[in-house]
This record gives sequence, structure tokens and C-alpha cells, in this order.
Amino acid sequence: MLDSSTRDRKAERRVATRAEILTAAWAIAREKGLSELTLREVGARIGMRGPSLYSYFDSKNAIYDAMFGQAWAQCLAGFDALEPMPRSPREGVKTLARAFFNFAAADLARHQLMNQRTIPGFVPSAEAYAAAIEVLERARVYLAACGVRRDEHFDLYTALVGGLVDAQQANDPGGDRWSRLLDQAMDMFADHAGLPRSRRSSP
Amino acid sequence: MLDSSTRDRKAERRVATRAEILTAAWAIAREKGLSELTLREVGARIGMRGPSLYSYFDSKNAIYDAMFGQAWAQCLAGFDALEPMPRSPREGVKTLARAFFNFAAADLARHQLMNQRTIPGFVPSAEAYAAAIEVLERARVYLAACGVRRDEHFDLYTALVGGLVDAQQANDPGGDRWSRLLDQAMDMFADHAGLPRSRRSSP
DNA sequence: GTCTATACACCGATAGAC
DNA sequence: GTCTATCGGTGTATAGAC
Repeated sequence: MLDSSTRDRKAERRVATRAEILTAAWAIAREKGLSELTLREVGARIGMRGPSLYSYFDSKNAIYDAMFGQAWAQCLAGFDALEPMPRSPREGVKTLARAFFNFAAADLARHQLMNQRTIPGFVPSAEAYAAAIEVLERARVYLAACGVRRDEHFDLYTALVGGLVDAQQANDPGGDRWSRLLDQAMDMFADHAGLPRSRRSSP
Repeated sequence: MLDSSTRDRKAERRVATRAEILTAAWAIAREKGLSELTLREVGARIGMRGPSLYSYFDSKNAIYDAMFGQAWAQCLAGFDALEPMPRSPREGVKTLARAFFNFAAADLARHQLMNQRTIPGFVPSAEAYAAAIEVLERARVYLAACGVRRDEHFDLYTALVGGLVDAQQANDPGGDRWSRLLDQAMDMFADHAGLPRSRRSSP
């Protein structure tokens, strides 16, 4: 039918424009910083005026919200790239930590949006937050398969990995002062959680 | 001499007004959030117009900078309250970590200004940063006295404590989900750093 | 439906009167 | 030293052109 065909093309164009807006927003965030994003500049990059963006997003925070959801969806996709069964429990906690660390380091603006509360009025919506919760649940399951089953140990793990990421980003951006401590930190954690020691580890 | 006496009174009044401005700024930061601070509101609280503040500070970021220096000076003062010699190395790392954690938790706006890069254009000046560096050096000396002497272990310590603070603040503000893990985390670290085990610890 | 033009209220910052 | 006036910037909102 013609009607539905026309409506489809319109809907397709709408989602395409929304994606175009988000792509431009990510580019600005990466170039100038997450908080330097302005509606006028986003519009300028896609050939629009700033207020025109209100046809596609309810507010500037709604754009942040969509970016937040995209970021956690990308993080979730990273899980599918992980080998489902690590060689050993200790390798598993290291693999997961390295994956998180590299994902965060690959895009600092993205990490800032995902893991820090740096945008003044922005609070992620329940829909966008669902992706974040799913990532955490996947991580919990993965670590449980590695033998990390206590909730306290899981919380300690997330704080430890997050602390290393934040320290690296805040105190040595672009360097590796804390990045190179990641394996050592994971061995420390694995020992604490009672995971079996690998053969080549020193006592 | 009259001249010098007059100049002293002026200087005293000037530093008093600067202190008044900073007190009002801290109050706003704690009430509404660090980034909600505006020159107009700071001025209103001390009976001035916004632009008048430029007689005392070069810019809004200069106010943030003075606050940054005050915060780290307060942190440095906290060191003097610490007992100079802990009962044991393991107690030492726990005492220092708890002191840092409580100091951060006592004023979230202050912690945000000190340890996160959340104000868009703000970069601390060298003078203000000196207090932060001195705190870190004091912590390094304190931990060295506890037997933590490797730079890698010190970096791991700061990342671990910072990660617990940030996780607590971001994911469970006002609660204790990560706060109550602090002792356990310090035992984990002490084991890793090779500090002697206390008698009551489990194997 | 899409987009522009315009306007509002607020911000930091500056200039100049008093 | 403090004020008022003003500038260019922002997010946001709405009216109206196409």
C-alpha cells in the first residue's frame, strides 16, 4: 500500500536523522569534551539550526540520554567478542578487566558519560539505564563462572577496575602508569577471592 | 606611620572579603552542586552584585582554584590529626584509607572538585596544585613507614581507595555498600604488598 | 511534519560612571 | 570599590513559513 510505504520512508528518514545527530554529538564530545556540546554546533554539523533539533529530541539531555544508551549498548556488544570460556579463572578476571579498561580508554568522553556524573542536570532514563544494568549482570555472571560468587567480591572488583581507569585518566592521560598495574591488581584480587594460583605466578 | 596602618586595614578587609566570597561559594556548591555556582548568587549572598566579585577574583575559575587549594589544605590538616605511628603496618594502611574515605564522604562537592575533572574549563593552578602534591607525598611517606615502599604499590593503593570512594558516591550515595568493603580491601592490599598478617585475620 | 526565525532568561565577562 | 549597562554566549520555547 502506498500509505504504509510513504510512512516507512518517513520513519526511516527520521531515525536516520536522529542517528546523524548522535554521530555529530559524539564527534563534538570527542573533539572538545562532553560538556562542550551545544545544540547550535550539533545542528551546524548536519546543516540545521540549533532549535531544529527539538524535532528529533525533547531536550539536550535527551541527546545525552540516547548517547548514554548507545555507549552501554556498545559495551554490551563487547561482551559478545569475549571468549565464552576463559582458560582459567584467573585469566578470566584479567580478560574481563582488560576488556573494560580498554573500552573505557578508547573513548574518554564515552567513559565520562557512562561512569561519571559530570553533566549537571543529566540523569539517565530507565530505558537507557537498562543497558547499563544488563552489562553489570553479564559481568556478574562471567565472574561467577570464574569462581567469584560473593557479592562483596564483585563490588570490590568493579571498584578496583574503575579506580584504575579513573586514576589513569585523571593523573596520567595517554600514559600507562596505572594501565600496566591492571594484571597485578587482578592477581591481588584473585588471591583475595581464593581463585587458584596459576603456575607461573610468583609466590 | 599612618600610611602603613591604613594599608594594613585595607589588606585585612580585602582578605576578609575574599574569605567571605569563598564561604558563600562553598555553601552554594554543597547545596546545589559544584557546577551550579554562579557569580550572581555568590554576590547576592554577601550583599554584592555579580560583577563586583571581579575586584577580588580574576574569574569564576579563579574562585574554583582558591576552593581547590582550600580543600587540599584541609586534607593536609587531616594528616596532622593522624596518630604518627600506627599500631601495626596493617592498621596503618587501614587508618589512612579510612581517613581519606571519610574526608571525601564528608563533603561530596569538595571531593568532586579535588579529585574529578568535572568543571569544564577549570585547570588548577600550580600554587593550588602544590597542596595536592604535598598531600600525596605525605601519604607516600606514611605508607612507606607501614612497609609499602614500591611505587607500584602506592599507585595501586591510591587507585583502590579512590575507586571505592567513587563507586560509593556514584552508585550508592548516602549508603555504605562500598564503604563497608574498605577494611577488606585494605587487607587484600596488605596481603599483596607483603605486610605481616595481624593475629585475628582469617587465613 | 520539518525547519527557520525569533524571543526569553540566564550565564561569564567587560567597560565605564560614580 | 561597587554599581549599572551591555556584550556574546547558552538552553529552551514557540510561532509560523514551506
